[in-house]
Amino acid sequence: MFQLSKRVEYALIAIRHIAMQPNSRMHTTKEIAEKYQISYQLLAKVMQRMAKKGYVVAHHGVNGGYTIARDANTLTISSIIQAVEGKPNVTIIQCEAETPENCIIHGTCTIKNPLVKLQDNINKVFDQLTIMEMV
Amino acid sequence: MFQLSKRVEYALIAIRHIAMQPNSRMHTTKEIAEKYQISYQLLAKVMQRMAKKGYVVAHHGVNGGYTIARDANTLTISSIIQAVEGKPNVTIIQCEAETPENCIIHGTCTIKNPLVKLQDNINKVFDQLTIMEMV
DNA sequence: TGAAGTTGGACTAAATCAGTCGTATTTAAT
DNA sequence: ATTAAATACGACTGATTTAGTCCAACTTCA
Repeated sequence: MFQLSKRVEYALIAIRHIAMQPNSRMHTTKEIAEKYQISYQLLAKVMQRMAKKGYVVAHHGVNGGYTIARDANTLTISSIIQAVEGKPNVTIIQCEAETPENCIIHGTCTIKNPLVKLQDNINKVFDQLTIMEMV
Repeated sequence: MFQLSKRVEYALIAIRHIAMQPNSRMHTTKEIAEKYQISYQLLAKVMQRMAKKGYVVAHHGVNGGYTIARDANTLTISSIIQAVEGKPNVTIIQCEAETPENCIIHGTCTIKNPLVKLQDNINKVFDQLTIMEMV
């Protein structure tokens, strides 16, 4: 519970790796997967999602790979999670993740308000840590 | 991802319910389950775990039920999660939850240090919110 | 003795997650 | 043109986790 998924871990490892190297150097999925001994296929998907969000730029074909697309200062852990998980945010409570009506105890729920505050505080934590601070 | 389990939700609802009522009033699992329309069996297990941790006191037999055992000010969300999940804490990174050697990328992992800091900040958030603040 | 409680282990079904496979597409080098 | 190296992406499998159920015990009061 409350553990980062492998997808997010791999995304952080990869984007940190790319962000650390001198500008515009190209990095392939294969290179990163081998260096950190992680699943090539899974990392490939993760990279695709980050490319789709515009956090990295994909260069197809021979000598292709990925380069970083944005200032590492503007890339937060929040953004990465959102990109690879596809969900709007880190949502600790069901009724905020989906529509309130989907929550089985909607109507009798007495803990929503305090948990929304908790949620806000957690969001802050994830919004504050940038990739820049990880290199 | 990063959603509270139903166990934790039910625990919070129940302990808040108990904490709200005048002192020493007894509350049965059945009463709480019916009031909030949640699974009796699941709530029963959750209550057992909280009783084992000493957060509530179980009174067996007829006219039994649970009473609160501690000042609601000293009961944090952290404690509740720990009680019902059985894990030492909210651990976002695998290598902190288990032994580092269990992590497949232990040795090549470059994101551990920043994530440990993230972990600390999250812990603070969960340690700060008490049941008292929920009533 | 029976009813109303808690205790707790075993089990099932559904959902999520990690990882794999196969195929298509793009592009640079030859 | 062809080939090799790279990304893109949907479908699938197996393992794990989670929610919830079932059932049999134990405890206590009236």
